[in-house]
Amino acid sequence: MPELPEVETLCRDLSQTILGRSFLGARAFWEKSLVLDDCRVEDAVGGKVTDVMRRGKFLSILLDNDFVLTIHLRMSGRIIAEKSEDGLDYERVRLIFSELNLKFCDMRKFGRVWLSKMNNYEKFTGIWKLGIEPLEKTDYKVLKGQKGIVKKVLLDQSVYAGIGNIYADEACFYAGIRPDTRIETLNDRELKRLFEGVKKALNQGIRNRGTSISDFHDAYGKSGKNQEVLFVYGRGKDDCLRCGASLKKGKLAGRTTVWCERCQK
DNA sequence: CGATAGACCTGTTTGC
DNA sequence: TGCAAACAGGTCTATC
Repeated sequence: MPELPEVETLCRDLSQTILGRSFLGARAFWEKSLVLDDCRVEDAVGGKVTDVMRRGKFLSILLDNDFVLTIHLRMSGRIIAEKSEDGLDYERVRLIFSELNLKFCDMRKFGRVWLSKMNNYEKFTGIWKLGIEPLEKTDYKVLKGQKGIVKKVLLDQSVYAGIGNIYADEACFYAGIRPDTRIETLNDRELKRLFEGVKKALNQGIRNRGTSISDFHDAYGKSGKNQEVLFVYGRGKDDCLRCGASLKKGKLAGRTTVWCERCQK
């Protein structure tokens, strides 16, 4: 579910709803889902939320007592923010704030919630390894000097942070570039096109409040709309919406990949 | 170095 | 119909 646009949607929702609230505690219903950086949950209790920020696919909640809660949803993670005390299906961790519960639900248990001190959270969570934010002041030149097929480079979080399988395929389609092209064979104009494709795919995802394939929800439990405007992802057996040719499906960089051989050269 | 398989998990879809 | 294999938005580690 969660790539940059989905996490950004969540980040904006949470900023609206938890800024200023006090952190009152946490409960882990699945041990591994909550990871403590040499501290106890009680150490962080009492801190007020000063900021909610996204980096790549990570979401961090900053407290004014020097602690940070960081969340990565991996494949099936969700966050639901609500006052209710009721448990939810697959709820793995509950973060309790004044007048609000953040329920981290994660069927497949790959996701994580980390608690650490401000000065170590990037190292503790792995955020330090991330590359550039593709939507911030930057340009296509980051792609110069990269090696390997385009799909692999786009999925590499240490190049651009936040692109996943859906938006990588959509970006290649918008750019008119085959995802199995070796990136070192692309000229500057093509690299620029690829980068513009990445931005277009991600910005559209954000505008649509995320892609809800089997069930992405924002913090209030509502679905996004981006699945309605995908050109290639998940359409391996269908025809190209632009030219009508049958789409091609294959495995690249270990992930199912779909593209149009006529529209993408 | 790179590409691939296996782990981590559970649920749903596909194919024989 | 039924059951097993394949697959799912991610990422880390081991192996060849």
